[in-house]
Parts: sequence; structure tokens; C-alpha cells
Amino acid sequence: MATGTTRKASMADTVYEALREDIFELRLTPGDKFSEGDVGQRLNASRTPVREALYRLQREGYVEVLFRSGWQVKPLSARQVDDLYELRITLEQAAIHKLCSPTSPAPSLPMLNSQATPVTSISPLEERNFHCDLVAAAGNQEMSRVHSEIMDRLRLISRHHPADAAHAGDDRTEHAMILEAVKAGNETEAERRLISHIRIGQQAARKYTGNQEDSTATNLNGEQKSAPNDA
Amino acid sequence: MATGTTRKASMADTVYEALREDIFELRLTPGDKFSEGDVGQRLNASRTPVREALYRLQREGYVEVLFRSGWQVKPLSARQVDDLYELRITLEQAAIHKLCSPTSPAPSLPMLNSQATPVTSISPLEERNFHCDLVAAAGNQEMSRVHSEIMDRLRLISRHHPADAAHAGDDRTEHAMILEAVKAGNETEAERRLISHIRIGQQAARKYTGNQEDSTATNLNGEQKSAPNDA
DNA sequence: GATTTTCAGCTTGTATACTAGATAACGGCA
DNA sequence: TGCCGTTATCTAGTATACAAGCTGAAAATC
Repeated sequence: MATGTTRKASMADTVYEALREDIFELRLTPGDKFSEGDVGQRLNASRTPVREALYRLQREGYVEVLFRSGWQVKPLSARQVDDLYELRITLEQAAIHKLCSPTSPAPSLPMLNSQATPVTSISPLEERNFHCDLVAAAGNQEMSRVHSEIMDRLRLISRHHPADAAHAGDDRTEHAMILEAVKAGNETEAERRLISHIRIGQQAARKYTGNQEDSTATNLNGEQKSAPNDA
Repeated sequence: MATGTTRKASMADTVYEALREDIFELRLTPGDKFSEGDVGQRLNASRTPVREALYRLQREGYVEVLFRSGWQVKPLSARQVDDLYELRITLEQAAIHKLCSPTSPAPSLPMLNSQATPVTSISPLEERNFHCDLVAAAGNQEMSRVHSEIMDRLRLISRHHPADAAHAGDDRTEHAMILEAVKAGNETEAERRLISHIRIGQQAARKYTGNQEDSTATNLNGEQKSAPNDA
């Protein structure tokens, strides 16, 4: 029966996916403003599903609504990025801790062996999946859910600048080394390798977000919007 | 002005608060079903703000929508509760780690000294605030946000059964001891005390959730619910 | 020319009408 | 009596209409 789920992609889902992709593909960049009517007209949908999609994105932190003044893509402050990276490290560290714990019932490490791929450039998606799989393997669904959201948020950041090609080639190797330590049950070493691996990405992200440290986030359009960064 | 124009609680906000309180005050219990029309009629609101409120609650995990068959308060499985507790411990542990870290710029530990209160029964809200403040003091807003959501989820659990009065009186003492260790920079001891403190609540929660182990709705996203009885 | 006022055109927030689909009750048939 | 098909009703999903409010530019006044 294909497990039911007769979800024939509602209009709201379609709009959500489209907007999300617009944001991730940088067709909508932080600071861009738009109205519900615009989106509806562009995607041939009425305002109702558009609003639902926008509220979903709002809850996920991607857009914000300006009271009766339209919507805009929410910029990430450098502080937020650092906070997200720290939270991500915390979660992945906890995952490794679980995986290395002897009480753990030897959970499924399915993708661990499939890392013998050639050393070519790694895709952002593969990078994301590795870390998500790592956390998922630890078996805590709530942790996995939160972690996935964070990874998406951070992936968007790295989309805003070309990945540091100089280092990209080493990602698979680092992944493999992390897994090796995990499988060996060497928690300390695994954590060290993991943090080192993540910090590289964080440093790269910092280079591009460090200048919008002040509350008035400068967007690409050069527009100035009063950033009411409520502390 | 002051932080984004105090917009006077939109209808959607009102409905959201009302429904949330209904859930927290157990006027709506897991499994209860209702329709958008019901809520709108009861709260004198049209379906539009009701829907927005329901989608917010859905995203936070409190309710779920059955395709064209109404809404229902989402039950928490024992597995979820355990996962949430584990995630909570992870976050609070990380907070303590930050607070005890020497590189930390001696963050604000504002409420730490106000713990010289008499040893009476602690309220669930005070219990919640202590842990939220602890995480907030660590200075990571994203961590704080996630932690707060988890605390709300878990607080709902403890609302479903009377708190173990036998132990309630010790909470403040335990809090004080945790803070003492944190202030002394004794991370190991602080963590030990913290985990011990939290585990007590977890054990209490387990007694009441252990029987709904059945793995319905273990979907990651929680959006799609595959009907187990598709006949 | 500078400043203030007004107003038209946007925006989101809300209400309501309509549609498609799922559920359950009911009645006919074997 | 038990089963199956039909239908009636209720549901969320969607479209659209209306209301309230913000913005900015044009216009009028000083």
C-alpha cells in the first residue's frame, strides 16, 4: 500500500519547498523583501497556502514578517552562526559519546563502511548527510531532529560563499578518521577529530559573517533596514 | 517602539496561548480530538487565526493534524520522553562546561545568589526557570532556545502526574549545590550533581510513560502519520 | 525652497465561502 | 444476520473578500 501517506503535496507544501529552495539557492538573499501577494502570484497560489508556508519558514528562522510591511529573508548574525556551530558540536559530541559508550546496544552504523569512496571533492549534501547520519546512529530522534535543523541553517551559510576548495578534498578523509576512532571506541580521539573537522567549517563561515557583527546587518542589496535585534 | 512595536496580541496569538494553556492545564489531554471549527467557535475566532495557532503548536510537537479528519493532541511516547531528557542533559551539561571554562568571560550568573530561599516545596515553574537560567547564563542563545522548548515539553509530562512530593523539597538544595560547584569551577562535580538531579525527574516521568511504549508515530518529522491500520 | 499634511497604494490580519476527500452511518441485498 | 455499497456529514485545504494600518510621495501651506 506504499504505507498510505496519500500526501499529494499540498499547495502549502509546494510553496514551502519553492521558497525554501529560493533561499537555499540564493535567489532570495538575507534582507530581500517580498509580499505574500508576490509569492502567490509567482507560484500560482492563493495567499492562504503562501501564508502557511511563510509561517513555517518563520518558525524555522529563515524569514520574518514586518508588521503590515511585508516579509524579508532573515539574516544570520555572526553571533548566531557561532552559537549554532557550538550547539552542533555539542550534539555531535554527545552522539559520539553515545556511540562509544559500552552500554550502547551497538547501534546501526550503516554508512560507516561506505566511506571508501575516491578522494574527490565532497558535496555539501554529502557533508551534511555524514554528520546527520552520525547523530542519527546514536539513536536519539529528538537530538537528530534538532541537529538536522541546525545543519540546514548552517548549510545555508556555507552556500553564501564558495567553499574553501583548498580543504574540501580532506573532508572524506576526516570523516573516515572520525569513524575509525568511533568504531575503535576511542571517544576522546573521535571527539578531537570531530571538533577539529567542524571548526574548519566554522572558521570559514566566520570569515564571511564576521563583518556583520553589529546589529545592522548589511545585506547584499545595500539596503539598510532597522534591525531591531531584541536581545 | 521598544523592540518592535508592541503589537497588541493578534487573534492568532490569543488562540495559540489559549490552546497551549488548555494543553498545559490538561483540559486537552493527549489523544483528544477536535476540529478547527470547534476551537474557533469556542474562542470566538475565525478559522484563519485558529489554523495559524494550530500549525505553531504542531511545529512545537503538541498537536498533529489528521488529513481531513481533525486535529488531536499528540501523545508523547516513553521513547520521546527519554530522548528529550537525554537531550536536555546534554544541553545543560554543555552549559555547565561553558560556565566552568576559564576562557568564559565570567558571564552573568545573576540568579545564583538568590537561592537562599527557605526550603519549601518548589514550584514546577521555579524548577523550570532555574534550569533555563542556568543554560541562559552560558550565553548561547540557540542552545537556550532549544532547551526552553524541551523544558516546556517535559514540563507538560510532569503535569500529567502529581510530582513526587517525597522529593520535591530537595530541589532547591540540589540547585544550590549545583551552583556551588559551578561557582567553584568544579565542572566534574557540577555535572554529576546536575545529572543526578535531572535523573530523578526522569525516573518519575518514566513511571507514567512506560506503558505507552508502542511505537506509533515515531516518524522523524512527525508530520506524516502512517496509519498502522491501513485497512 | 522647506516643512507639514494628506491621501493613495501598498501591506498583513481576519473572516467567510467553496472544494475535495475521509469517515461513519444507514439501507439494501444475499 | 451479516456484509457491502451508497450517501450524508464533517473535515481540512484553498480561494477570495474585507478590514486595519503602515509607507511614502504628492500637494499644499508657510
